[in-house]
Amino acid sequence: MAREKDEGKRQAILAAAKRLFAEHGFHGAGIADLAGQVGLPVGSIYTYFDNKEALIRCVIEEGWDGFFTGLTKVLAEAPSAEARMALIVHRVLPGLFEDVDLISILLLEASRFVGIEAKLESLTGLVVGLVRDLAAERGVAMSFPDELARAALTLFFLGSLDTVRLSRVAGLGIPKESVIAFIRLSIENSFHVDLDPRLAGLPAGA
Amino acid sequence: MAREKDEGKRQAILAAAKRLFAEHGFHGAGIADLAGQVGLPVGSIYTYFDNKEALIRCVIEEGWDGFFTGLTKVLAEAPSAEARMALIVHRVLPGLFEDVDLISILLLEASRFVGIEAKLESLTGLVVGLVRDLAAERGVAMSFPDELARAALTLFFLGSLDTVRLSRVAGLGIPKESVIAFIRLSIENSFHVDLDPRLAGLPAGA
Amino acid sequence: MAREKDEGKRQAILAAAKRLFAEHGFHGAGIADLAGQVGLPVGSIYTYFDNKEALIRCVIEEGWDGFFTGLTKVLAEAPSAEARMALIVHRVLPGLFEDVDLISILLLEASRFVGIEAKLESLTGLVVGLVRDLAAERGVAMSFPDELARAALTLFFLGSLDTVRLSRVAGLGIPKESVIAFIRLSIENSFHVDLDPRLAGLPAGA
Amino acid sequence: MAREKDEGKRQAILAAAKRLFAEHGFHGAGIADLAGQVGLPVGSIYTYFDNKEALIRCVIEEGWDGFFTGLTKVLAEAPSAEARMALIVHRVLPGLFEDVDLISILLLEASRFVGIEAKLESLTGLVVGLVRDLAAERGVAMSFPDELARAALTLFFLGSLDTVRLSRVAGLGIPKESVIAFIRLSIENSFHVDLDPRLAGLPAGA
DNA sequence: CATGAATGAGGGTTCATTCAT
DNA sequence: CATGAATGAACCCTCATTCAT
Repeated sequence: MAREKDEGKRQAILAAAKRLFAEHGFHGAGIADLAGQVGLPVGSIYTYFDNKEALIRCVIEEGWDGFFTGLTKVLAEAPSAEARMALIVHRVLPGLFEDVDLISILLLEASRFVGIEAKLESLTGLVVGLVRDLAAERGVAMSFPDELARAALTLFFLGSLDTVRLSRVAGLGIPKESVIAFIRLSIENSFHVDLDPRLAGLPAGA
Repeated sequence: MAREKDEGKRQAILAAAKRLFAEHGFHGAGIADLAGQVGLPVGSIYTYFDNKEALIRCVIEEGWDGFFTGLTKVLAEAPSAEARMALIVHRVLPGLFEDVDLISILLLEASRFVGIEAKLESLTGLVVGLVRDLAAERGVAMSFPDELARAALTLFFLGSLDTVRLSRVAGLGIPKESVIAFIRLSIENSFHVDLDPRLAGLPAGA
Repeated sequence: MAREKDEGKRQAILAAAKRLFAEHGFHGAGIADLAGQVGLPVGSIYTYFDNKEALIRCVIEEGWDGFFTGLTKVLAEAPSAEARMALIVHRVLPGLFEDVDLISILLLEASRFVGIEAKLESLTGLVVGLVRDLAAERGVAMSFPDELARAALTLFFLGSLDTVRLSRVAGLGIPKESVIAFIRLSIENSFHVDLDPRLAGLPAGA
Repeated sequence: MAREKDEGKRQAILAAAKRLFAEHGFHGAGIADLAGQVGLPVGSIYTYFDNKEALIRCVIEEGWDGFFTGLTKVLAEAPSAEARMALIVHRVLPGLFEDVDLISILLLEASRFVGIEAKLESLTGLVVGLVRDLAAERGVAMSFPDELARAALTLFFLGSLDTVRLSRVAGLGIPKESVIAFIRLSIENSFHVDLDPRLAGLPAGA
């Protein structure tokens, strides 16, 4: 047998590509640079990916899938809407906010290469459901029509991502924690709920 | 008169550049394309701008200035914080949301070419002041520390821009009006105020 | 037996190579494509052939040998010059004209990779001899000097091949049968002979 | 005004391209080589031609047009079919046979890049007409159907080109003069005519 | 000052061949 | 011996910028 396609190399390429695409954008990132960073000859990139576009598409898809499956897994394991929301606020979002490279690519490049709207729709669909569950659970009337709820969720999602992104890349002095805190507060006020970190299995002060 | 004609060309270049940068991004937009669209020889572009980067910087600066001076002008002419907020919701934001090219450039390119954080800070500074005025005017306690308020405003600003942008370029089915409506509602709920369009000098149903 | 199987692979490679070289030319045909078509790993190609050039050289040599030995065999079995000529016109040429892939390679690639002139010379030598035999047999004076005869034969050979080739690849509307008919007519007129198909062991109307 | 597109450069590029395409084939000839030979930077090639394919197409079209308009011009100026045929044999074909690069490209590359069959058809159409005129003029019956005449002419045309080409590139020892002589002889025998060089305005011994 | 051809480094991609497995 | 990933020079082409005209 010849050498087999090395999943490790594939992952290394994807990781380097994510960093470079995030930093320089799709056009600004070069295949030669990428290969150099992974310590591979240029041609090898094309052993693992058909072309530059396929590469960024893969970065986007795998990045999104990682986030989304993490989210659905988290949601499945929580007993109540309240706990699910707490997990989002204390686990899912902080995790996502850690990955500024992914955020940059999702915000700056994704819409040019994949159908980002389908992804956003499935996300807002999921969260709208959660919000309705939470409202029912807390006995709060959901006065919003769905359309407004989706606008609100999209605005919060994209806005928090962009805030986190610019905080790092542009030196905006807004810590991730403030963004999380504001989101938490908004939910707590809207649904008269206390999203205590302990609901997410974290120590009280998180 | 000669001066006049030159300024016209400069503006034509800027207008075309804005469109192209918005559509294709900085790297994707070519100087030759640009010159072609304006009906000018390539060399002439360099009579008005030192290079491509100076050109996009100018697009960004003038775009932002247009928005920001419009905003300050609007704020100056209103008698109360309530009216100022109404103007933002019913005039300033809708106007900005109309200009998706500008939005795209601000979100996708600005941070690479200009100090976007200073701009955002002066904007949030302005609006935080307005919010405090409004809270005082309405007798509402502003429990938020400034840091959280700035995070909140940045999130709302960037989130609404990104939502509007993706609604157009990615076919996300969220109308500008829903975004505006959600922002309005959020403010009204937070400050127990009614941002009637008539406060912004518009007919009631706007 | 093992040897048998190997020879089968070698032939399969040669067959696929002939098709590909004919269709795309030497540079346009890729080793990976070739391997794919034969269902062999790329490395195996190099087990049977040193490199791409050796491969096309082999295609050319075997193709030519197939034609040439077929020709000599046919000529050996005929009793008279007239019959030999009839066999060429009614069996050898039609057979060759069927193999447009071989024709394409001979015309388009052969001169770059093998000494095509030696092949053509041995062919024209053979046929010049046949022509002289035929002239003697028919009592016709061969006024041509050998040099002219060789030019004539080369022109007819290459011209008929190219006509047949272009008829297929460029949609030139000239059927093989017309080419054969013209060649037959030219010989019949020159040597006052009737190249009846039956002389070649074929039914009268062929 | 800036420098204007220099027709001299364009011609120099075409000339070098013709040489290179003839020698190495389309794929074997490189743009960098070409540019080097003309003494131009690579990019300048693309000032004059859209891409490599456009370049070879232009070589083919201009080469063919040069030959074909030369042919029609020559035909127009001759008083009789006999003289026209003499001009073809003594002027047009020798001129064409001089340009082995053009011949190589027409034979080896043309069918991949332009509709060579249309060109051949217009050529054979022209010559079939001439042949009929000559037959009428000489009182010779044209027993051939048109289809056979076209096959014959195509065979002669392509065959003579290929013979001349291989004489040079493969060292086949057949001088152009022999090819011409055979063509002349074929015509003279078929139409009982004497294609004396003086009919083409040349000295008797040509 | 206006013009657009000139420039050439750098872009993404291919592919014959090798050789670790 | 079989395999197919590895290799990297070479391919065609683009494009921001300059500068001769």
